[in-house]
Amino acid sequence: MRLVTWNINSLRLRLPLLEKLVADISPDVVCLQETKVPDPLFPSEALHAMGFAHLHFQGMKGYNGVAILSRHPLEPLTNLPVWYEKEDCRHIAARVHAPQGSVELHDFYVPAGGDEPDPAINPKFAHKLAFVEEAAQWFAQRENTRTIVVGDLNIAPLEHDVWSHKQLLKIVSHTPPETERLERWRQTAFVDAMRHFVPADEKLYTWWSYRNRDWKKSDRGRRLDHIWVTPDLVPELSAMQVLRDVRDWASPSDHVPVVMDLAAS
DNA sequence: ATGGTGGCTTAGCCA
Repeated sequence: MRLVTWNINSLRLRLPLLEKLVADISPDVVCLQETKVPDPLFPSEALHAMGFAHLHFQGMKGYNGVAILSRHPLEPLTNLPVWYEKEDCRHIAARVHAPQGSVELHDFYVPAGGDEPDPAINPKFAHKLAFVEEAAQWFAQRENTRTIVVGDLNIAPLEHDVWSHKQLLKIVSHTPPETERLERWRQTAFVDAMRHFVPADEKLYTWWSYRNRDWKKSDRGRRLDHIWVTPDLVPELSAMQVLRDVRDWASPSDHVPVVMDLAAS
């Protein structure tokens, strides 16, 4: 099974890019974040035409929004928590019935958290910290088997997940309160599947700001997008790619797709 | 220290 996670930053605007991605690497399942499309306007027909017979999505006007596109049948998970008492389309999940066995797939868009890393004066940062804590508590109190968590988690946890550890320690996405909470969430049940393939002392990014004339030259990236799997799936991990080239496509998202291949062990 | 760019709800948020 070939799985992709991608913060597409407007699904409707970047449908042609998704089409090219699908033509290039033919994924079986695609998890999107920041679709920015209300459900009645979701482009189901165009996605069916790309080969995704099974769609699960939750969007709203203007912001946020998550979607799972699949060639294999999806069984949506209902009764998911309402994080931080906000119905703001940041999490969906489904059981994916792949031929080599089913997996439970969670697609997250964690709040970015604003600029000021102080929960006392920045409600967005308070929201972000609480969201991650609630997610950790929820996964801690349930059975997690053959489960995958993906998405834009908006936190770069490791030193080499950012271009400069020292310079970003006080920058939202890499502050200790965030990275510690994210690690606690992951450790409830998961292995960092991207770092399964790339050693922790090698730089690895999935996002480069729009506010940089030449993203490639400055290469001031961060690893904000993640794929976690439960240990029972580790033997099935067969390959991982961060599709850096997509950052140079016409009208790109500021995030690039991450691809994970899982094979029956 | 500041401002840099992009998308949506076309003005001001949000990232």
